[in-house]
Order: sequence, then C-alpha cells, then structure tokens
Amino acid sequence: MMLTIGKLGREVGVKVPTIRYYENICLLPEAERSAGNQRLYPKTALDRLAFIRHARELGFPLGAIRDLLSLADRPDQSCAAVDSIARGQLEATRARLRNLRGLEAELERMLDQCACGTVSDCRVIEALGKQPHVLLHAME
Amino acid sequence: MMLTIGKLGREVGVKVPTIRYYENICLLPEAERSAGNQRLYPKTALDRLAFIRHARELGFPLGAIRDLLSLADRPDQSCAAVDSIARGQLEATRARLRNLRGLEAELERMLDQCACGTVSDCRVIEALGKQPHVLLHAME
DNA sequence: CTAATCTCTCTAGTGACTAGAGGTTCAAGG
DNA sequence: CCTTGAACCTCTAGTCACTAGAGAGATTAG
Repeated sequence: MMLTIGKLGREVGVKVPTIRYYENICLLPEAERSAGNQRLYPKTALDRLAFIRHARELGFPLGAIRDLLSLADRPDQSCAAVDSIARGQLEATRARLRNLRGLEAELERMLDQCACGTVSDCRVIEALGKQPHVLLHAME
Repeated sequence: MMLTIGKLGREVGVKVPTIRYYENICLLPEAERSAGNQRLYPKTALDRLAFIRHARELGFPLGAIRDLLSLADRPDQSCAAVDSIARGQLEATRARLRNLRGLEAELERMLDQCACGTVSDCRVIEALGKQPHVLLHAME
C-alpha cells in the first residue's frame, strides 16, 4: 500500500538522497513516517516524482517545476501559464543549441588544423590564445 | 607597463572577482603587488587570461584549462595531449548537442499539442506526467 | 537471532562563479 | 595639501542541483 523511499526511487528512477533533497526544498510534501521514523509514500507520490523527473530531463529548473506543480494542482485555471513556462524552456533550449553548434564548429576547425607536432606549433593552443570567433553570453 | 586588475579585466572581458577567483584556485599565478597591496599584472597576463576566457567560452572546464596551460608552458613536448583534451571537449559538446536536440523535439511536440484550454486538459502537464520519451544521462 | 540491507540526520563538497560587507588605496580636481 | 569618488582589498556566504560520507537506527530474510 505504501512505498519506502528506496522503492519509490527505484520505480521512478530517482536516487534516494535526491528524493530527500526534494522534500527538503519543499518540492515534495513531507512524507508520512513509519513507527521507526522511515518515510512512507502513497502511490500518488509515484506520479508526482515522475513528473519532476521528466521535467528535469527536459531541462526545466526546479523553480519552474515548482510553478508547474502548483499549476497542475489547480485544474480549473487556464493553462496559459503552463504554456509560457514550457515555451520559455524551449527558447532556452534553442539558445543553448545555437551556442553549442558554434562551439562544435570552432572545436572542429581547431582540431582540423592541428598537424600534431610539438606544442610550440600546435594550432589548438594557438587558436585558444586568439580572440574568440564565437561570442557567447551564457555558457551553462 | 603594469596593469591593474580592473584594466586587465576590461581588456580581456573578464570580471574582476573572476580574476581573483582564478588566482585563488591557482589557475593564474599570484600577482605582484603595489606599495598599497594592489595587484599589478605584466602584459603577458593579457594573453594568459584571454586564453582562459576563450577556452571557457568553448566549454572547457577549468581543470582541462589548467592542463592546457601547463602543456602550453612546455613547448617542446608533443601536442598529442593537447589534442586529446580538445577532442574530449568536442565529444562532450556533441553529446550535449544530441541531448538538446532530443529535448527540443519533445518540447515542440508538447507545445504543438496544447489546445490552450484549462490546466485539466493541458497536454503539457499531461506529457510531463508520462514516462519520458527521451532518456538522458547527463543534463549539464 | 543475526546478518545484511535499508534508512535516518547532518555536514560538507562539487563547478564556476557572484554578491555583499566593511575597509583601504589611488588619481584627479579644487 | 585636501577631499572626493572610483577602484581596490579580504573574507564570507550564496547560487543550482545535487552527491558523498559519517555514524547511527530500522527492517527483513534466513
């Protein structure tokens, strides 16, 4: 009927300390306790934790997930706020992609030019010493 | 002849506390000091800091940059080690790209399906509750 | 009953900075 | 020479999302 923290973590694929951490920062409600003070979770905890896990995998920061969860708890409201969080995440993802594509190109260029001799004529070292070709604002 | 920390930072585009941080973790050598205990840098510090900055922009972690710098200081050795660090970085970049492309696709799919009604029939919330389509190992 | 496995709390560490407090030094203008 | 304001100093703590480890108690299988 009730799940221990280890079982919950195994089912959902989240490590035990991470679940405790989520409880600490109030992303998960405080669990009930057994007679011996161990956490016991109802089946519904599976869904909530899976939701968090999936959102994390999509790159949502915990703050955004907190917002999404509290929206999900009010099913009668408009989902415009949900959409806007997701759209923000999509935008952030695209920005990171643009960034990384630039990096990939520059790294490829650097490595292509390297004749692999001694460090003194290494193109990689030389390229790193020069002003960057790619200007980035957020590395993340 | 010598540069203050502020001037150095402005020239290279690195914030002053970041330079001090780099000195703290021994990525930069300890700077000389003025009579009044302020850091003074020779012109060569411009190159070294620019190197660090550029490598950071390419996503190299500071540990890798430390290795690159110590390699760069031994110009007679083979640059194979340099190459392998750079190749590792290229691989990491490509892995992140694959990851992010998957995320982008899933976020797009989620948003496309959203009819934007109430939260109770929101596809985004629903999609997040389901098992993930994309399995990721490292989010970074 | 015992041994193995889980679980508990708590603290501290990761990476790469950033922010802030509270104080000192420097360069320019009057 | 004096003052003002910017730039500098050190140090601590905070960020994010965990992860690792210590040392102790709980539970379960044989």
